[in-house]
Amino acid sequence: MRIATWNVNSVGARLPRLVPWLEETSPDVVALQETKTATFPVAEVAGLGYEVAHSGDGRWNGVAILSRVGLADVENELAGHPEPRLVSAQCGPLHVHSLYVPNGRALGDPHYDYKLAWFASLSEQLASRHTPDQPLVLMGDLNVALHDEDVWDRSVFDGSTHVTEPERAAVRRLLDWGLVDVEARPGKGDRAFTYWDYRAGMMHKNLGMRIDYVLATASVPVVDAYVDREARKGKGASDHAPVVVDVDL
DNA sequence: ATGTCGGAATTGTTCCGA
Repeated sequence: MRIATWNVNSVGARLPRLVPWLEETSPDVVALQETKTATFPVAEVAGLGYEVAHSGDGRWNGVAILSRVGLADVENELAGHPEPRLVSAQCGPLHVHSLYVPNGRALGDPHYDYKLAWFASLSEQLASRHTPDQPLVLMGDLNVALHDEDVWDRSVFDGSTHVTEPERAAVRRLLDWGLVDVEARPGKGDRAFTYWDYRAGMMHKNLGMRIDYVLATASVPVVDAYVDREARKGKGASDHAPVVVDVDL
């Protein structure tokens, strides 16, 4: 079974890249983030055999799960947080969450506190509804670089979000509950970045960040994991690359 | 590093968010 996560930065704008990518990569389950629409283009992926669970209300945020191995028990609520940033479903043998964690914007910005509160609510809801002995994955854009090596130059991030101890502790709380950080094979150099800013030739210089994750319980046997850098290249690319994971379920 | 995107309203340019 092949699963993947991809922040597409608008599913409408990304359809000319998403559809061929689905055909070539052939994932069974895909978690998408930043769909940026209220109406997911269901018909365009239904032809490839995918059912869709989508939570989106307009120009910002929006998350989806595409599955061709079944889609049941869809939920999209996170207590106290109305923005569409979480959708979960049972996809065949695997329970799947697609997450788009708030960016945080800047230290001292109310959005940073909102980010930490959102993480806390996620941990609480996860623990209240699931147990770590079930096959379950959290996939998505966590907007946190868990280790200093997950950004191209840690010194650039002094005083910035994504690398602070509270943000990293929020991710470790998820891991401590019973999830493994499925680190992808490096695609270039020795680091598996998943995001490169559109500006300043960051992709070309490989100045990226690892902020998109697949977190899996121990009962999800991982066979392989890679970052699809090709999807980040060329005309009409998202600023994030997909993470693709093969599991033996 | 701040060189680009994407969406929408204040439209054929400006703004916000990332």
